[in-house]
Amino acid sequence: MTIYDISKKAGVSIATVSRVLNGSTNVKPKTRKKVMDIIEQYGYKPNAFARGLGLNSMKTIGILCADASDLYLAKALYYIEQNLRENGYNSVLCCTGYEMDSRKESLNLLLSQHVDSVVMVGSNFIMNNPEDNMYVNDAAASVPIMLLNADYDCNNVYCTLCDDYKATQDATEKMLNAGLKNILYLYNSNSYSGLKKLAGYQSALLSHDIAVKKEMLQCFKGSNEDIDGVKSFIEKLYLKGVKFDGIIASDDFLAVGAMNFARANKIKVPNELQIIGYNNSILTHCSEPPISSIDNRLEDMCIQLVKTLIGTLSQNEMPQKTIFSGELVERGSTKL
Amino acid sequence: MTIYDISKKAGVSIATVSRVLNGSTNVKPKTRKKVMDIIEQYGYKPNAFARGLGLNSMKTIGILCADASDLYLAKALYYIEQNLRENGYNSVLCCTGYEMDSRKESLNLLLSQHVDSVVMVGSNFIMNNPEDNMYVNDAAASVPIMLLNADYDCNNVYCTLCDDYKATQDATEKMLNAGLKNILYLYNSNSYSGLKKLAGYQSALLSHDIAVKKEMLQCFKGSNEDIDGVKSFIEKLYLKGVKFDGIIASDDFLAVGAMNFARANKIKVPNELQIIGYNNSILTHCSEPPISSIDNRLEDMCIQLVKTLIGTLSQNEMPQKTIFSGELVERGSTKL
DNA sequence: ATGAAAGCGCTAACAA
DNA sequence: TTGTTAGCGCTTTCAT
Repeated sequence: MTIYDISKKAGVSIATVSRVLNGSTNVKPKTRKKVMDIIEQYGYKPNAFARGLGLNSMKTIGILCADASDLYLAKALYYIEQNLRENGYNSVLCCTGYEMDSRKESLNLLLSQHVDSVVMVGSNFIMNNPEDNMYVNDAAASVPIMLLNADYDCNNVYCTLCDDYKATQDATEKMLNAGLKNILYLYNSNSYSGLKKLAGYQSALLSHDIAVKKEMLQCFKGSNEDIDGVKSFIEKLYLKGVKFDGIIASDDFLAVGAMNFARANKIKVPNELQIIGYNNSILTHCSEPPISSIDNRLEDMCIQLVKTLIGTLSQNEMPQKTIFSGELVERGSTKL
Repeated sequence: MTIYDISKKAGVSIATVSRVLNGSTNVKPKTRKKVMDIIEQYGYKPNAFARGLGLNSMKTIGILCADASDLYLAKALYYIEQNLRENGYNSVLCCTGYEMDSRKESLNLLLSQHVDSVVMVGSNFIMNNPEDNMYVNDAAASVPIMLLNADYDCNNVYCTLCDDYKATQDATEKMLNAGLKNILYLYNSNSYSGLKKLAGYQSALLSHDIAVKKEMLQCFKGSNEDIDGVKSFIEKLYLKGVKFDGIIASDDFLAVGAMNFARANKIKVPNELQIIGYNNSILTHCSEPPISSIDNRLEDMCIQLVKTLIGTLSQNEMPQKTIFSGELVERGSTKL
């Protein structure tokens, strides 16, 4: 069923059908109705390729994301896809994994599909080495690039992020003000936002004149599903004699591992050990007590990102950077 | 940059360029190299629309899924997208939510995009009322439909699923054999697989000559993030005097709620209460003891689904139904 | 208000 | 081995 079939059946030209389809005003109401009826009757749907060919846009946004099964990224994906669709855009998903080459390849794939824009979900798309980020510049030359949770200065690149630095700094400060002396910083990623969080932690310590001890910065290298691994990781530190009365984790799953460690070693939370996670995910509700966590307002960020994207595609001047502030949600794992 | 530009610069016809692009053998190596060089030099990428127009396929699969932020569905999405891309297909994601109308609308949207096939992820796309499923039949008239975790008889519809009936039956039997008398079945969905699980539970009871009591079948109506809600839900039953020494939950988050309930009420797990979840997700590792859970081999299912899909698209005759068997992963929440 | 026709970039059948 | 050309289904001028 094509526009030709419809035009024949309705006894008009294809141009008229096209006008009806695209809501042009220059159609006699009677003609419009006649065409509409035929369209409905045959359930005709215009061919998106042909339309795309002419307009050179298929109203499609490419979404790049390292791992759609990650709790946090999956949520982001969900919000973004919803918002895009409400604005009449489709989403092509591309999970890249965490390797550089795969990221570039996926990006090229999306660009060759003539997506109208690419959204990169997650801080891991921006590295520390400027050279490694040139692929973003290249892509931005052809379509607007939207970054969620990453900060990158480049023309045609728009960033929506949470001030992880400040959020972590605040949380650390609260722990210090509550009298904690040895706060362990537990992280698992050297991504941009990972480093920001770390910096926030360090800044809080320094402003309280506390030296940052190396043994208090611990990077867990395992997978983000391996809660048992996290537990043994902390246990090893503990047995080695590292003392800590507070833990700030860069992700909730690390915090859960910390909770499990505490329980296994009969360390009372929050009396002997206070724990703060990050992302405020469902994992915070699985332990007893429930885990305090930093909420970085993912949904708000996603909504804003799509707004900026739609604005940009409509040729409006949009802000290159939108920064939200995170917020500590206090639960039973802390006493601040 | 189009195929015409390339052909001019290379001094050949567009047909030759097209042949090089599509790896046709009928090109002199020298010519091929000449064309390739120009292509590389100018970074030319063929226009996917134009290609799609001609072939009426854009090598794109539509993925329908109620909620990409659901732990289980997100994982499925991840596996499927990966496998599809390895086979040269792109994935257009469409999160439908749990409402019927939205499902149909999303499906139509995908079909109008001329996707080569639609994958429906999750049992909630098939309802009990046959009329409600006609939209699947309609869609199957134009492209092959792949169902993950659902069973539906229709031409051009291919199902990949886990035998939830048997898995739940086995788990229930194990509990009965371990001497449990009052096993609560906790669920939250009347989807196809939800009902299968329920039936498996009932069958196990019956084969042990135990009547199925209505109060032992409890449906939690809240969101799948609301672990606290689950806890209070069970607590209410408990306070009402409902006695149970085992719980089979149709999803891990329900099992976590049950664990939290038990801890709050000083009920010892597994000595006084044994708990089994479903999906074997990361949530099983968050509690102490860790939660036994039924693993329905999601990754295997997804791999198989994509295999069947690719086979079907290549005009091979493929099985309409592939059934895996689930398996109980025993952890500390049971003593079987 | 409507129709005719050009063109979007590519593939594939047919010719040479 | 290579070139020519007719579509693919739609949008959009330009006539009428």
